[in-house]
Amino acid sequence: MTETAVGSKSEQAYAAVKARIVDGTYSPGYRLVLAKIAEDLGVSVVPVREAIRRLEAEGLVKFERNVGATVSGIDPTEYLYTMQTLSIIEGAATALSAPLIGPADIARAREVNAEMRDCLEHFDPVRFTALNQDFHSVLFEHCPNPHILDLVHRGWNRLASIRASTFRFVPGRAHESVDEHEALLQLIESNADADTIEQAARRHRAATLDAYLAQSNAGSLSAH
Amino acid sequence: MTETAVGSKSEQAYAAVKARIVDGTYSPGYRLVLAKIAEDLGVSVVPVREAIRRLEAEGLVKFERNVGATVSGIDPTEYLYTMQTLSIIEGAATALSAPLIGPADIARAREVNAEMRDCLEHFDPVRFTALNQDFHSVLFEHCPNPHILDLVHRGWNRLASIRASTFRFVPGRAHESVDEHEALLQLIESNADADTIEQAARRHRAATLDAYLAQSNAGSLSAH
DNA sequence: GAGTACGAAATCGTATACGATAACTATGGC
DNA sequence: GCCATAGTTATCGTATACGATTTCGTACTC
Repeated sequence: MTETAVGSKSEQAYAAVKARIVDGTYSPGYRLVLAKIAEDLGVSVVPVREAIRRLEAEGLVKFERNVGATVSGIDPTEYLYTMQTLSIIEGAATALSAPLIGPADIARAREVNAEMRDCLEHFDPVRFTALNQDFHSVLFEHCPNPHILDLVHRGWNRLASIRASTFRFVPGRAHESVDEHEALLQLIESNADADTIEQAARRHRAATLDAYLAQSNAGSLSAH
Repeated sequence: MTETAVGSKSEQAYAAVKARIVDGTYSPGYRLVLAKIAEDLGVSVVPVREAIRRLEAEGLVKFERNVGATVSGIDPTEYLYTMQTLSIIEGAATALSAPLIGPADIARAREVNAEMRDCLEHFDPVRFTALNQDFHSVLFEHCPNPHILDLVHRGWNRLASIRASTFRFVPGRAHESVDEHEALLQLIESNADADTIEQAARRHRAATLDAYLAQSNAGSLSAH
């Protein structure tokens, strides 16, 4: 998974800025000054500008004319939008992948899920989150539609960016989550029909959103 | 709907190239030469490059290092991917919009649908397609989640680009389509539950895809 | 005649430079 | 002391220039 080929400086800048947004180095609201980033990366501003505009099209960055770029997603509403969208996309991606998921994949997912349970016992939310991504990656990586897969990845990136700054771990929800993971695996193993799997996967994420809403009282999607 | 503000030259280039792709001036496979486009638009290559990279992130353009950009979507498989993705996004968008659609919207949609019937009698597939977009726009424009709405628009753009070059009108499917439109409106009017509306909207597009597949024998999504 | 090597042309990729715009700061009036 | 205004600074936006890479055409060899 290591990106050996550096590619053009434009792509280098794209990858670098994206990575910094996803890992939280640049938090939501962070002001992205072109000249500064260019200097940091040892390139000129042109490729950086290009990279930022690409990230804007992916939703990770907000761009304002003659003002500059900021990392998007600082607004709790954005989180709701992202989670809702991801719930839909993920549900579909999981359902489409299901027929292509083999016993080896299931075993790997169970392994990851077991590690997640360990994280709950030793209270390691950071690792838990990382493993959670691994778990779902196993489910998604066989998705036959690359467009949908791409949308899932974008959603995860936005989520990672938001979480890196406003992370809140809800232990109760986390326990539910690993149980739902196992239920999902059993549905897939038993060749359940696509709709059932889709609904289960969708509710899995929607429940996380609900837990967040219940905790933060951040408002609801319908009241806007 | 006229874009009065020209904005920066970068955005001008973005809008111009996008429009040309969507309306078919630049068909799928068309080679986008930066210098040529820059000259056409009376700007330098830098903003054009930026615009192209943004369009790439939206999926309208394919970019290859040191080679150049081409309009994407020439492959029938791409059409399948796009339709499948759109079916999912549209279904969700329609379901989310439904509670916010008022009698005036319904009336407007019925008006458009009536015109679509006229187009079938006088065999005007081009206008039929344009009205079809209008019809669905009425259903989508109230979608409370801007991310989802954005994905719908992107899907329609890609579709328009593909259709502009490989359009095939299937009269039988078109008749079904207007009937399904009316059925959709009735579901919305009767405050049907979200799942029902979502499934109906999704099947509406999926049926169009099936009709295409049946006619062209272009293969299936599962065989890849 | 087919394949290969070389050279020319086209095109991309990025640095630099400079004008344009917005944000900030300080000064003066009330 | 507060607001308005002018000047300054920081940053963006784009044109131009030039090096790097690919592609295409041509000549040469087998």
